[in-house]
Amino acid sequence: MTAPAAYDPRAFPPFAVTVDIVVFTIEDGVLKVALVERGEEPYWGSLALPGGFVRPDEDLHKAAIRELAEETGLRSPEHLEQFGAYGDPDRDPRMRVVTVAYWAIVPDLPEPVGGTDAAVARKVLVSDVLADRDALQFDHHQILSDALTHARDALEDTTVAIDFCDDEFAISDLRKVYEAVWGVELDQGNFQNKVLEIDGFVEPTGSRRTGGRGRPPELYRAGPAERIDPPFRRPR
Amino acid sequence: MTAPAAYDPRAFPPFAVTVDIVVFTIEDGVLKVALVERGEEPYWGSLALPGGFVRPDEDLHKAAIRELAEETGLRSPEHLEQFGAYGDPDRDPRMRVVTVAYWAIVPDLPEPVGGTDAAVARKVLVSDVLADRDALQFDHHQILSDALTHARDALEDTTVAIDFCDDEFAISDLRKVYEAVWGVELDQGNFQNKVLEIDGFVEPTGSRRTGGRGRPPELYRAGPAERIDPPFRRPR
DNA sequence: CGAATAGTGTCTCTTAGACACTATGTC
DNA sequence: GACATAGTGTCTAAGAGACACTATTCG
Repeated sequence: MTAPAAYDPRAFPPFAVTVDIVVFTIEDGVLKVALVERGEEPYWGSLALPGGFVRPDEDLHKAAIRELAEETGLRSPEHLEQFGAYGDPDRDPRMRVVTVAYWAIVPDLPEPVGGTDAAVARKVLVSDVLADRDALQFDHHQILSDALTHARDALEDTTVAIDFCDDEFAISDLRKVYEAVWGVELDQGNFQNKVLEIDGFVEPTGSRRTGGRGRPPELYRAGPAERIDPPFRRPR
Repeated sequence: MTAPAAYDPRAFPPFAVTVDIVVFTIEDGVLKVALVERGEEPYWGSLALPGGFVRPDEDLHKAAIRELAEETGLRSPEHLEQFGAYGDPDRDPRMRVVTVAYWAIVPDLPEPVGGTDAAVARKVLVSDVLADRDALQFDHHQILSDALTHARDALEDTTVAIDFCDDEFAISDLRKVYEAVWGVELDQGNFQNKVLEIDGFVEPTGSRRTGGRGRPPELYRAGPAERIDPPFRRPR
C-alpha cells in the first residue's frame, strides 16, 4: 500500500478480478461438484468452475452469490466460504486475472440448471474430475483440489456437514456426508454415539422416517453449535 | 469466467491488486507484528501492514516476497502463506483495490529496518494493535486478526513454530513460541515430553546452551516432519 | 423367518494434562 | 546453600475405535 504508484490512478497495473465457486453437493452417496460448460473461447464446450467478473461496486462474497445464481440457478447456498486467491500471470491466456476462490455447499442442486445465460451446469463426480488432470482448464484443477482440502478440514471442526442435509435428517444421512467428503467408511455405531454426545450438534425432532428398509431412524435438525470441540478427526 | 464481457478486454472492470503481509516475530517472549509508517496519503504517518501493488508479470507469492524485502529489508521469511483476499468496494478510499493477504514468520527482524524506500518498519505488540480498533487503517485490523487466527491454527498441526526459532534452539524456546502465539501458559514438562515424542519434529544437535540460569538445555534443530499428527491442540 | 438399518453398550488403547521428582547449572 | 531451569516419570481422565448386542422395520 505504500508504492509511489499509489498516488497516480493511471499508474497502477490494471487486473481483472473474478470469483470462482466450487459447489459441492452429495448425490447417491458420492461427492459431486457443479461445473458449467463454457459457452465461449478459450476452451469452448469444456467444463469449468462457475464464476465470473466481480463488478466495480460489488464485494467479493456478493459477487460469488450472484455468479452462482446466474450460472447454476441457485438462490443461495447453505454455506459459502472463501479459501484463497489465485493469480499466476499466465493462469488465463486472455489477460491478467486474479480469481478469488470460494467453496459452497448445496444440499440439492436444481436439476434443470443453467440460468438465463448460455452456461449449462452439470454435477460431476469429484473423484472423476480430480483423476483427470486435464478435465478442467485454467488452474481449476488446483482450485478444486484445494477446495476439497478445505471442505474436509471444515468437517473436522465445524458442523457444516449438516448443510449437505435436508432440514430434517437421520444420523445416517449425516454419516454419509462425512463418508462422501472424506472418502472413508465410518463405523455406524461409533458415529451415532459421537454425534449425539457433541453438545448442540443435532436436535431431535421427535419424528421418525418411515418407508425405508430396516428400523426407521429418528430425525434430527441442526443444533445451535457451529464448532465441534474436540474436533471430529478423520481417519488417516 | 463465462461472462460475455470476457471477450472484450476493454469491458472488464479494472481493479488494482495488492498484497499485504502480516509479519510475525517474537521478541522478549511476546508476539509482535512488523508495521510500516505510511509515507503517503491517505493516513500519512499512521501504521499499516507492509504491502503494495502486484506487478503485471509477477505472481502473488513473489509479489509478497518482493514487497517484504522492499519495505522491511527482509531477504526471505522462514514462512510465507496466503490466507485470504479482501475486496470490499470501499476498503481503500482511493480506488477499487483487492488485496491478497499473507502471513509470515521471521525469527529475527533486522533492527534498522526500512528499505530503500521511505517506509520505516516497526515491531509492535500484536495485543496492543488488536486492542485498539483504530490503530490500523483500511481493513488492516481485520486482516491482522485473521492472520493471527491462521497462525494459531497452523501451530496446531504443522511444525512452523520452529520457524520462529534460530537454527539451534532449546525445547523451552519452542514452548515460548507456542505460549506467545497462543497466549497461554503451557506445562513445561508435558510440553517437553510431547515434542520429543512427535516423530521428526526436532532432532538433537548433541550440544547444550551454556551461560543462562538453571540447567543448560540440550539444543535441537528442525526435524523433517512438517505436520504434527495427532495435532497439538491448544487449550481452550 | 431373514435381511437391513438403527440404536446402545462394553472394552481397550492412546492421549492430554496435573503434578511430583530428579538433574544441573548460576548466584 | 537457594534458586532457576531442564529433563523424566506417574497417575488419572477423556476420547477414539473395534465390536457385540439389541431394536424395529420390510419382504
